[in-house]
Amino acid sequence: MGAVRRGQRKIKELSIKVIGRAMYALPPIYDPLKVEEEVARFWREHDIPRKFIEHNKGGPIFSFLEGPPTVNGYMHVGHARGRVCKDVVLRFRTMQGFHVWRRAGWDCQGLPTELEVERTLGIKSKKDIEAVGMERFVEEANRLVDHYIQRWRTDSERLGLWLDYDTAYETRNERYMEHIWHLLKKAHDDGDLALSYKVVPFCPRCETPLSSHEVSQGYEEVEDYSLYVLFPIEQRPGTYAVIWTTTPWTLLANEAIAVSGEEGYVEVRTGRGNLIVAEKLLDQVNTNVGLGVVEVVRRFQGSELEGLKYRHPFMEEVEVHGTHPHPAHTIVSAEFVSMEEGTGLVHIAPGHGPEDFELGKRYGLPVFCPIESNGLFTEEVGPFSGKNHREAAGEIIDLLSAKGLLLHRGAVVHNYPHCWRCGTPLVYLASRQWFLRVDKIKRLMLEENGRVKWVPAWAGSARFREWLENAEDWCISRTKIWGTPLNVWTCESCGSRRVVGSKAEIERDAVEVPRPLRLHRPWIDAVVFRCERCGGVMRREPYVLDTWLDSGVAHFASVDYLSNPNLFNRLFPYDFITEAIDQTRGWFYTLLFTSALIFGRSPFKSVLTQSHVLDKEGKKMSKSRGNVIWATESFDRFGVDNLRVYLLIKSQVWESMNFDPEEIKHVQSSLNIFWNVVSFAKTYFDLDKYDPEREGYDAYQRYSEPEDKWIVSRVNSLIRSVTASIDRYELTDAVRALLRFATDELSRKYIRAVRRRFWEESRSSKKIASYAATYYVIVRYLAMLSAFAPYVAEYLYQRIRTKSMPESVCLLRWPRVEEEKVDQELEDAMEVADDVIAASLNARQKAGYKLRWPVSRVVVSPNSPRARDAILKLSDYLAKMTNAVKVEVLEVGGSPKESSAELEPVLSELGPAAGRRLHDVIEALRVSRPHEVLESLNNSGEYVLNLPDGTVFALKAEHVRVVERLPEWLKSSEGRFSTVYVDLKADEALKSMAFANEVIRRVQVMRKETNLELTEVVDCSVYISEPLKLEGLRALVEHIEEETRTRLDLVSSPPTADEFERVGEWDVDDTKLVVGLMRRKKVGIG
RNA sequence: GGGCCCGUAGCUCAGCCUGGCGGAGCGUCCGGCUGAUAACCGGAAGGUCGUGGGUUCGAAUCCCACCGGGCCCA
Repeated sequence: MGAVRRGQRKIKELSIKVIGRAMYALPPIYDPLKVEEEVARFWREHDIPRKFIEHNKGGPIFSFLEGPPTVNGYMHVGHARGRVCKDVVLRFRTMQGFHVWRRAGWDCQGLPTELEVERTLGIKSKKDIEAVGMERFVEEANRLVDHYIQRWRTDSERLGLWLDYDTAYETRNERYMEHIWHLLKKAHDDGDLALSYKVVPFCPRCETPLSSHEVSQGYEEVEDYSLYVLFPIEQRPGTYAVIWTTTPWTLLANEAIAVSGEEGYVEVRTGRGNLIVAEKLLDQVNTNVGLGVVEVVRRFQGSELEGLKYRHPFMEEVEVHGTHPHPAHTIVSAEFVSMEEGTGLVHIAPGHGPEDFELGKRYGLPVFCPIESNGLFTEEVGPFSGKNHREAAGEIIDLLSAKGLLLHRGAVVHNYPHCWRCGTPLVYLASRQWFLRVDKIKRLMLEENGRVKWVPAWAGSARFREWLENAEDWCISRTKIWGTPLNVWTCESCGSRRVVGSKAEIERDAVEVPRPLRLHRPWIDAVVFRCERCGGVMRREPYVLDTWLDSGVAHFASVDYLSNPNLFNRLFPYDFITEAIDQTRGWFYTLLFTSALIFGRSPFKSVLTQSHVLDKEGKKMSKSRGNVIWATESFDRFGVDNLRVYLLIKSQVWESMNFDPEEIKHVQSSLNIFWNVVSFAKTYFDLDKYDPEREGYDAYQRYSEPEDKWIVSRVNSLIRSVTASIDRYELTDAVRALLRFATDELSRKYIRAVRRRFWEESRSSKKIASYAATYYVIVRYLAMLSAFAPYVAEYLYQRIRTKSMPESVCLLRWPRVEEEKVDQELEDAMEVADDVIAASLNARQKAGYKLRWPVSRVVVSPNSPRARDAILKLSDYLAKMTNAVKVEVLEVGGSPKESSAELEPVLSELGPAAGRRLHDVIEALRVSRPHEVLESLNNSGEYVLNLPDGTVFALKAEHVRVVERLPEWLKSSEGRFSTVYVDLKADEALKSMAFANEVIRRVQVMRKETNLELTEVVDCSVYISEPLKLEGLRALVEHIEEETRTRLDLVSSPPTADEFERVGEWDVDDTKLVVGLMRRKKVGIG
């Protein structure tokens, strides 16, 4: 492999595209999926997640309480957003040195799982369950939960959420459930557990009551009946009370009509008889119903109506009404009667409405509830018995109509509660249920809430507080199977109760215990106690508990408080929780509720509330709409890091975000820019064998240029702001600042400024100083980035870390602000300099004068002393960046000596003042001496112009505008901090330099096309058709050689393809330029 | 009916707390730079700051009312 000499045969057009060796240190484009794969393997092989979780043991504790995902269904991007919020905060605290408590948890029980079990086993009713067997049912539930936990764990781990999964708490575990028993036993002892007859919302499909926080999740806008019904007044034949209802099935259970005692009512004559309605609502009713000719017969105060008896519309069909004693079927008064809608007379069914029930209690009305929990009518309602209450609506209406009692039938769109899981409209039924009383702890909860730090503040001070103020007793009983069983046993003989606190208590005291003993149904149902009072048989109340109680005790159950009170005391109250805003009614509330009951204080100190991820159009994601974006699908499509960053950067996490897959590529391109920075830096680090340990920033600081000091200052400022943002849980601000730094400051400004230094052939101290600054910045940046985009941060970290640094980026400490390196004055000065550079580029562009062509001088006129100081301080940097031999700085507001002031008439002002003399005035102004005029305007406020017609005109300041005139070769542009003038007069030396740069550029393009190693020195022949230009280059041969890494020959005839490996030919300003390249020796290619 | 959040360029969002020339990114168009090149720079076009009042020398910003969207409650 001898040296290849000029003139030898060309080796062939060759190999350009098949070069094997990568020219750069990293793949040319950031490919998130490849990065992820490699990093995931690295983490696995080196057991990084475990080391990460454990490496601060013994440090101060930061306790996080995981809100357990319901393990039913898979993770979608909305869940993912919440989990990224958790991860960022936990990585941040870990890197800050906290020993972070981060136990994972899974919410395993409840309706959703039961519904899926029913689907899987083909169960349609309670009878089917008996046929299948409850054992089988629970076994299937457990199997499903196992499956979902597995998927949730895998997906969460891939997402990068490193919780402690091996010790995860599961709400289905017996030890966990015992904590709920413990709580209820205490509540019972304190009188907070109550059995009560109440009207509660039922889901007839699920056959279970729902708690108010469940109900609140299921309001939907639907169309319902709008019925106006006539109730015949017994004392006045032909007169009817008119009520309005949307739920005809509740009419069967009607027991009274309520009016407002204070409001006015009227009796009006119509074609349908005399009707009684509220006076305020008469017009509305008239419009909706069309009463026809109306004449007011009488007026009453509402209280006058009280006591009137009416005939129940279904007296014949529902015989039991005949037995209901007074005051049933009379008019009563209630304060909740609305004058906004309806008729002002409200149909009261104490068995079907909470308000009706309370009113009924006050008046002693019967509580008649002829609908069962499955939604079917009982035998008490004759013709309707056994029918579904909603399906029977038509028959009920027809019957009313047949009796002449249906005044009007219409439709109304309103909000009606539905089952939050299966979507069935709820029905309110009176039944016996177990409650946790809220009255004693309400004030405490409000006080404690005042101590919690909410982000954003309004979530706590407005929303949550309002919810607490309206809190009602919590109905905790459910007539289901797959849940924590209610731990209350009742004596069949005397009704005594026993609330059992633990499994051990069963083993100790129960007289019948199934083997094996399991706390779930059906096993627990077989446990029997002997009544201590009467010796009777005590059986369990057959309820299970609201699943919200399961997750709601996580504060103490998840750490097994009953076994580990010391651990609990170290963690409680928890430093941090975060979930979506809907948990105001859910988990945030149930946690506070149970903690207030048992510990008398809030279980969390700070809460970050998130909002929901909607689809591109801002619509809620739902399976039925088919617009759900699953997490794993997004991982594969966009890459985890891109997804993580996107979920945080798009909008503040407490505001809802519209998820648009198209936008994720913006994240990708930002990260790609940072990737390029590291690739670029790493390439030159390697070429020069840069040693960050011996050649650190501090050691080389004395060689550093202003831009080096600036970027180091900037990254420290960035550390300060990102740290503060995460401290405040303002994650969006943090990640925005982070990406912005990489693209705008590090890449576009700093790398641009130092590129030429990196390319220098010699290993100068100045070059090493720029390496040192770059390295300093990248390491700190990667540490912060790892909290948001851990995979790519790890990938890049592995390529620049030294042996003595931690083995994973995740194990780095969160960077500390080095205050002594923050130079605010320099940061401000750089901003001024940027503005000067932009203005100079603008001025060049006006003249079509390329940046590549050097100019003799750039003249800057600062507009403030501060700007002037900044420009003076950075004038060398400015000269470099504007490609000027020198930068001249004028006094503040000064003009270059080549400029002259001219006065231009302002016609809009001058016209009205001068009238028909305008043309003469303009001419006189044109020939005046601007300086004289300006001086006079300054001194006396006017200047007298003599006009040809012998008159004079007093010119005022507002009549003219000062315009700067510049010679052709001086171009200007105005920036924010200064006006910049670029001197385009070029002498021969400058012209030669400009041409040399054109040559350099072409040679570089050819080097690249030839795929040369970056540092490989090659022979280069340059032919230029214009002898003068060729001569001009003679003095610059060394410069060109240095910039292009060539050994250069200026030749008098064009190089040919026969002689050179590569030949390029160009036209540069009408001059022909031909370049030939030839390697000096062969390298191993192809 | 009540509470809360949002409304700023074609799109996505800052700015609002603490009043002082209406911003950025993306997209479009024109031009340039470039051994980081799927990157980058300069310029242009693009606005009733949801509407209407009020306070103020001055309002996107503070106050009131309304309109539209969303969430929650009744």
